[in-house]
Amino acid sequence: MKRKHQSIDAPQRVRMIDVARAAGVSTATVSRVLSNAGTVKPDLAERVMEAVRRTHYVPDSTGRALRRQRSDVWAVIVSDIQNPYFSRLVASIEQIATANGLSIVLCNTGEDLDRERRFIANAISQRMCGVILTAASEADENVELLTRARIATVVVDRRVGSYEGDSVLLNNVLVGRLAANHLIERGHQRVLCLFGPSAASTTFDRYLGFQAAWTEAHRDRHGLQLVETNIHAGGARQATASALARAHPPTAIYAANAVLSMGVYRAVQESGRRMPEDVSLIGTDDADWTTMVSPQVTLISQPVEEMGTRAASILLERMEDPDGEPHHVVVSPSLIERETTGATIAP
Amino acid sequence: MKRKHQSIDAPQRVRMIDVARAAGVSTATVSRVLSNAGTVKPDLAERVMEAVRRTHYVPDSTGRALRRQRSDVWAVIVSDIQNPYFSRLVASIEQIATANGLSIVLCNTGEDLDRERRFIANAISQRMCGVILTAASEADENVELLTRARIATVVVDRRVGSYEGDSVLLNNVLVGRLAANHLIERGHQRVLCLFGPSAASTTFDRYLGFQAAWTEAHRDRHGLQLVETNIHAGGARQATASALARAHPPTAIYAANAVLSMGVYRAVQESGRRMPEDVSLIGTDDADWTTMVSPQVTLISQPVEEMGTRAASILLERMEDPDGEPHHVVVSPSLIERETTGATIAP
DNA sequence: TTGTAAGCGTTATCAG
DNA sequence: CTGATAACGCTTACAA
Repeated sequence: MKRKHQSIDAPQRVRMIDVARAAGVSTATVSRVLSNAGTVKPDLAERVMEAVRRTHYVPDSTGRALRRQRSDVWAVIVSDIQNPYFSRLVASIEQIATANGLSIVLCNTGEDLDRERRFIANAISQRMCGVILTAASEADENVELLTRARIATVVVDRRVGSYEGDSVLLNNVLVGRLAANHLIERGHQRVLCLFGPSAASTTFDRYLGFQAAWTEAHRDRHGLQLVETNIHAGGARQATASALARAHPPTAIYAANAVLSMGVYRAVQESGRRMPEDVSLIGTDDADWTTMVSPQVTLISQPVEEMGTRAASILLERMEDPDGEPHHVVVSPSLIERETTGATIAP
Repeated sequence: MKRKHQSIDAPQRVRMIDVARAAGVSTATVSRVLSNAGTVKPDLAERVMEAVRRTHYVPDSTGRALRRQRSDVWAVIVSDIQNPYFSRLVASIEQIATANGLSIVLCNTGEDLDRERRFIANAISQRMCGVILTAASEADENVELLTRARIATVVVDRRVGSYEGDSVLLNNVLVGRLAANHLIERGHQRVLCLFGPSAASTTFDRYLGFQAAWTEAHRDRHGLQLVETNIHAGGARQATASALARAHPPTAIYAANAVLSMGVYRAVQESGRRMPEDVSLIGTDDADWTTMVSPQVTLISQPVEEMGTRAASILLERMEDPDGEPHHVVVSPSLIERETTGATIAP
């Protein structure tokens, strides 16, 4: 019996030593062949490859990871995998990871800082070679852990406090500006703006951008009603309903995230108002429903796949060169004009 | 210098031996404390825990995985993470995995058998402790690999050839029956049925169920127009448009999967027909758009979260007891009646 | 160019 | 109940 502590019936796995024996070489040679060291004579290398095939050898990543002090795995930490934005992000990252022989472990924080911390501890414990993080808050203590552990990291979607490493962010100020300008151009004077919880940097920047554009256009700031609601569509629905019921209802509504957009659309439909004749709507983020409904939703769209792809590419680079200059990519949103906003309204 | 092959500036990680020294015990004792072996005297254990805290020790999973011959990771293999059905499935599995101290690596096959095989090889290579698989085809060669490697496996959503292990499936015959009976009860005689590629067991069973119910109700089989389209919504759109343009158009349409449902809905809207007055529609799978549109879509719904939860629980069990009786869970779909099907039509 | 052998950090056997 | 120690499978410095 060659190996101890092995139960009798468990089929023994083929190890590198078995391949080595089958090929009549040492494990060092097998290892060199498999990792393309290129320092092995062609005929020997071929003999090894032949033995690999004959024995159905599958390298054991756990041994490899221990020896190399890192495993070929990325952690992708997002706040809600069910949000289409994040599933598209994850899908685009996964594609690049897989193409480079890496696996990704999916971590769903649900915006919970404590879960985030545990996922990061886990990434460190498993000696993962990279992390892509959409942080649950601006607090930087969690991402600090990664920096200290010297794990290649790219922050995506949300800014993190004093973090200075690689990041791929959306120009969220521009998101707000695009929305504001579109409505301003069409003559709107009374606008309801709905934002999500302001903990996220995305929310705050959109708010900033909208307000800046409004002010620059010399619009009366009293015409702007800014509401911060919770992340559920219900809040937006209610806020919209009560705003529409007032004496001087808004002529346009801006919903600063995907969930809010659904709530607002529903509320407007329920109120019996027509879009865009009675009230205009600008939403945020592509989603199936925005083109299935009638009228289709005018919205601000993010280049999600691009963000995922850029983040993954940067992470690959960073793994090669841990101490290079950090990349700070900022991508731009775009306005997709459809049917919930229309012609210029009377002043 | 205690450790070789270590670059000068890389901060040394705290190992178990460091904790052991800090607590004045052996690594064996530290290990026992951390794995709750319970065979350590309380005061000693407390001393160890104190040392763990003081040194900020984080166990190294790679060493652990090598020694234990398995890592605390599940692979979840799905065909399309962007499909809400799968993101919900993954989310529910992830929840249970995380609660049990396990990570999940996400594998996106895009229905590609070769990618599936590579993901499975990777699961074996990484000595993952479990796999949840929504197979890309009925062919069983890939899942065979898992069985041979003695990795706990649960097959979800689609049947796999001769596989006899644990599975969590939807009663897809019932899916077809529910749809058919709903339409039959309302007096429909001419129905257009759209199915996806028949490679998937889900498609075929739905087809079987629909047809069985139709026959049992003694409906003329010529009233049934069965069309198999590709997975893209475009195909469904076209098939619907041409069917509606005929002399005797169908009075109802059944779309057997989520993508098809979108295509059909669009095509009906474009044709100017009203639902349900001119034509009824039964779709498949919950999705945001189905309740955002007007009229809202009557559809067959799957208990996705239940499927994920059951699969994960079974996998946990199987890890404990590799040779127990396989579980074969079959969950039932339900009809959600909304607005695209209506009152009985004249015969 | 190839082989030898020393670890990587952990767990589990065995002896005390 | 605790400690010493031998693996786990792989990579790589060093020797030949």
